[in-house]
Formats: sequence, C-alpha cells, structure tokens
Amino acid sequence: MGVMNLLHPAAPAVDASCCVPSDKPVLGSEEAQQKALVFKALADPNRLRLLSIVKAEASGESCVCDLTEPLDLGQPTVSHHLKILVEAGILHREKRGTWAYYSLVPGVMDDIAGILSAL
Amino acid sequence: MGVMNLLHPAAPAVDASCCVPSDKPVLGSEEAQQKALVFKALADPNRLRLLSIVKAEASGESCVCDLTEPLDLGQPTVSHHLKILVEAGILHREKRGTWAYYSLVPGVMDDIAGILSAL
DNA sequence: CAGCTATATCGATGAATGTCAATCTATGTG
DNA sequence: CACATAGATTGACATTCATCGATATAGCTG
Repeated sequence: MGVMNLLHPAAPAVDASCCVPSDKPVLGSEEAQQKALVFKALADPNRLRLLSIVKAEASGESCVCDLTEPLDLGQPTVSHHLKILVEAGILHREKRGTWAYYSLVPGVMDDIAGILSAL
Repeated sequence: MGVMNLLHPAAPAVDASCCVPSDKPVLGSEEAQQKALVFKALADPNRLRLLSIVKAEASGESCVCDLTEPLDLGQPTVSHHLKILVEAGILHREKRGTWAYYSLVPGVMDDIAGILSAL
C-alpha cells in the first residue's frame, strides 16, 4: 500500500501556485507525481504483456505460474512487476492456498482514461 | 520520427508465438514495446504538467517560454521533455519565426485510451 | 516434523532516465 | 554584418529501474 488513492480517488488536493504571472491552475507537482505513478506502472513492455494476459483470461484471474511462462522472465522478476501493478492500483492480488491470483481492478482502465482526459 | 506509428496506427503486427502451451494471442513483445513508449512518455510528473499546460491553453498552443516558467526546470530540460512527447506522438511541434509552438495532437487522448482498452 | 512447491523479498549489477551547464543553430534587429 | 534571443543539442552526473541469483516465507503433504 502507500500509493493508492488516485485510481480510487478521494480529494482534489489543490496546490498553491506562486509567482506564476498569468496562467490557469496548472497540474500541481504533487498531483503530477501521483498520476505519473500510474503511467510509470504502464511504462514497461513486460508489464503491458502481463496486463494483456490477465485481461484475456476468461476467469478474470491468473496465477503467477500462468504469467511467468509466456514472458521470457524469471519468476522473481514477474513477481516484482506484479507488485508494481498492484501498488499502482491496477491489479488486485488474492492469495488462495499456495497460489496467488491476480485480476484487473474493476473499471481501472476507464479510471486511467479519466486521468488522461482530466489532465 | 522513428517511433510514431502507434497513435496513428497502420497494421496489427502479429507475433508468431512459439512454445506456448495453452494461451490466447498474448500481446507480442514488439507491440508491447511500442505501446510502452507512449506510456513512458506519460510516466514523468513534469511531462504531465507540460501536457496539462498545453491542454489548458485556450489557443491550443504554447510556446516553450510559456512552458519553462511554471515548471521549476531549466530550458534544456523542458526542451528535452517536449521532444519525448513529440516523439511519442502526443504533442505536435510547429516553428513559427523564432518561436516553437506545441499543441496536443488531435484525438490523442482517446487514442491512448484505446490502447489501454485494447490491451 | 521433514520436505516440496508457489511466491515474495533481498542484494547486486548494468542499463535507462532526468537534470544541468555549456554550446550550437536559427531567426530577428540594430 | 554584429549582436541578441528562442530553442535544440551535447556531455556529464546522479538516480532510478529491470533483471537475475540466492534466499526467505507460507502452505501443502507425507
């Protein structure tokens, strides 16, 4: 945890801009940093592929073993990428028994699209 | 140039996956790399702020001088960020006289949203 | 409890990235 | 032409990041 408040929003968090001669309320650096976290999570080819696999799964879930195989990466690396996606609020992790199942957070794609159009 | 073919698409570029036991056509690593470029461009707070400023400008355009000031960055750094956004196909650059004007590529936000939902 | 399996965490390493100061290019002006 | 200005490019530096091998944790099974 620690990061997630953007994709499942709370408050606008206005920034008090100073010394700006003539402009509208530009995206504050705080907000910008928050939003950048989401895109940082998407800014890696292997993470996009992970999302693609999870998304394509009929059950809506994939366990790590299903995710490690198709990508040409070691298990620790996949685990690392999944963690980043979870921390960005994009994936949901549920452990059942020995296995961990990852699924898309519902509506998250629309939420990200919303971040974009609200820039 | 060099990068831009995703936001203004051409062909699907299928990948011949091999040795994959039982899965749907997962996002190929080629495609994944292309798409990641777009998100990489969005994965920096200062670039998000640049986009926010350009987007908020009533005229639809901003020149670099307008962009350097509100961010706490040097001119070369802003120039660098703008270049990345242009190469990602997100911003359009037009030089008129001494000044360079940057504007959002029309429809680009929707295009990016499309990339997401098509993952 | 001993051993196996699935997954996560740690530490190290090389590559990519953001930033700046200095320099270059191009346009406009005296 | 000499000079000023807007912007881009270059080179250096510090930080971040993706990846891996080794190890740790947690659940299952004998």
